[in-house]
Amino acid sequence: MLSERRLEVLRAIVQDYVGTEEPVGSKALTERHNLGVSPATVRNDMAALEDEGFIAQPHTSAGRIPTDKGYRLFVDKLAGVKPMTAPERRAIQNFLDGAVDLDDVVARTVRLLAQLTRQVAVVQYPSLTRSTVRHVELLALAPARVMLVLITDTGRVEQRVIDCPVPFGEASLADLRARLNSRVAGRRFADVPQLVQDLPEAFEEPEDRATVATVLSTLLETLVEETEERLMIGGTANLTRFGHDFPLTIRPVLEALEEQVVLLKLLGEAKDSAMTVRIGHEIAHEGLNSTSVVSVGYGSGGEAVAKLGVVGPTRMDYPGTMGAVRAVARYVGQILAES
Amino acid sequence: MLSERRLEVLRAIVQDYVGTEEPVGSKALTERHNLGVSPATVRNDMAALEDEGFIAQPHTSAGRIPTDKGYRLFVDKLAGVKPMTAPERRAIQNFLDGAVDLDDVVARTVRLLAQLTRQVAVVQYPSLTRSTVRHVELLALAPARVMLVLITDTGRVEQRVIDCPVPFGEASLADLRARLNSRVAGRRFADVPQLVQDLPEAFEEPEDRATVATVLSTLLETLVEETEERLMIGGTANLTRFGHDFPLTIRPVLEALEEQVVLLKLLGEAKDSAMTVRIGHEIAHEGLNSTSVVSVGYGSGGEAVAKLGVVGPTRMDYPGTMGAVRAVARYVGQILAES
DNA sequence: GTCTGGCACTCCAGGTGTGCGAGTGCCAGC
DNA sequence: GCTGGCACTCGCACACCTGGAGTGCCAGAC
Repeated sequence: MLSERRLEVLRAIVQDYVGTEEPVGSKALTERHNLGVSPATVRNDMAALEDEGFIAQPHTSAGRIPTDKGYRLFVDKLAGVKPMTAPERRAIQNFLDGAVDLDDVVARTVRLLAQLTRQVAVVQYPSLTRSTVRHVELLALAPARVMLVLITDTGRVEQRVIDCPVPFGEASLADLRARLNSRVAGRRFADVPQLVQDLPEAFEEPEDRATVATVLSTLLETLVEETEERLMIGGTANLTRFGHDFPLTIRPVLEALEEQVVLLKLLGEAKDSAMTVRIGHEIAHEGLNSTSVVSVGYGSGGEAVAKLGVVGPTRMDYPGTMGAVRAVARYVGQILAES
Repeated sequence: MLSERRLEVLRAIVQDYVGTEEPVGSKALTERHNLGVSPATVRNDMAALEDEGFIAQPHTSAGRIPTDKGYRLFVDKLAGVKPMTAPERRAIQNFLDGAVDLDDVVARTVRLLAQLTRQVAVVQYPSLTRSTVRHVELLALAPARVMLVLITDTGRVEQRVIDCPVPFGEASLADLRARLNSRVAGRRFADVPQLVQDLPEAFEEPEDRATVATVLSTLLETLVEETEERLMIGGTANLTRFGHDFPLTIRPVLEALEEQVVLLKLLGEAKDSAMTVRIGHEIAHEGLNSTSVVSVGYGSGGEAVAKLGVVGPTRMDYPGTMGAVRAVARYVGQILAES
């Protein structure tokens, strides 16, 4: 078990290292924080912390830097979430309030988050499976060509063009549209498949039945395809603040960011709407081994419809970052609820 | 006037420098290209080229590198566009053919272009102003709440929620929908404003007129707002291949890329659908002073609806890049025409 | 007039060497 | 259990040096 003071030393090391980006030594520590003990004592504590794996020294005669395990302890036990100041909160709200549609909300959120945290921001679009259907529209583009438009309660819109096996009358189309909407409007996307299962049987003409089946299968396909979520990324220029060693450091991170699948998986793993911090090697993907990811769910109601967060160096200001992420998520949720 | 051989020397310098990323000297030049003259002669030619400002030496005792002006001459007079090979063309087509909707087409195009050129790819979404209206849909979300959905011939969809001053009957809504579509379907977005100008007068009830006016003003607003085009960027990881000096080099480029406005302006300046190359300082934006931008318009018919291109170091393989950009634009055009 | 070989000069890149300073671990004493 | 002292380690920055690539210029050949 670590004594109270040793934890205090660890906290001081993390704070100093995050601030200066340089290994911190015993003397500098006692000068910047009044721990009430001498450097020699701190050295003993540091040796103990190193034995336990919370800190490490890059080379024999250098100061210490926190390990992933050290950051983990810091985040879990030693640091809180730093709340945003009132002016910051106002700025967030003002900035997000100007958004005109969903794309714009997401784009603004990314910019905002990148600016607040000075790191790379990631925002997932509201997922279809957790949203509810606002409306399904069918448009006749040509006698045997229909456009399917899906509109969600979060403002997301998906559309597909369908080639029908045989021409489909305007009346039948209107009929199908009405039936579809009465069944699925207001329901969750996840429930749609079973709700429309028996729709073709409601039509008498065999040709119509075939067409209806085609339309439905496209609808279901869309649901499945779009379950692969989309996301928007911004603030990559902040990566250049990392360290001065880069191309090596920055390269794999940029690559990982382009592989959106990796990020989506990462976001998906996190517990539903809870704030989650993944540190360094806790992240399975190799390119992100020297980064940390702070994420949280956001949504219009109590439930999360998607996640957002930031990617930064393990050496980041965790309390501040967590505060910004939480605040932004909260306001985005409000905006979505209003629209 | 530069003699034929001197131009040949410039071409050789550009090619070697692009290949090796190192200043090229007179001896190496004569060894790699059989110019039929000795290094001493080449030195004289190089001195002349330097006097004219086509090449420069980084330090006194180093080889020469092309200047922006040198690349310009190379692109305009000395190099053609390198056509894609048949397998490459097939790969492009296969890759793009799998796209399910407009977002997907754009996303795939970005990936493809980044991969082919190993540089940063930029694809502009088809612009609204140059597209034609496929359909306008109005949905009653609530008695006094209407959703407006705009669908273009390029597959792009825009939607807005409108709060009406007074409740609007389903019959009036259907009426408006029909009138709107009969006027604007198949027309260019740019022409919409004047086409709908007198629509409110077609309605008798004063309340309806007010509502119609509200809907129309939202419609026109959408057109204006969306004239600010959107674009998608990819392949930023390729920036790390630039040189080994970076953070300094890469930083401003990443920042410029996030400022989409800059890129949009740049793309907008280029002549309509023609292939355009901007080199180094020809680009007004400071962050992009050491990059070149190759862009071209693409579209479903003969006319360009938007642009796409790549951003890379001035030291890039121009013929190859231009070939890839042109080929991709061509196939994207085809895909859009089919959908 | 144009090209060529020779020559002296310049200057960067990379390797080596050294001194300084920060930091450590350990130990004896309070 | 804390402290001050001390010897030790080691990376970093700086200076220095040398090799090599490249240049400009000039006199001579074609």
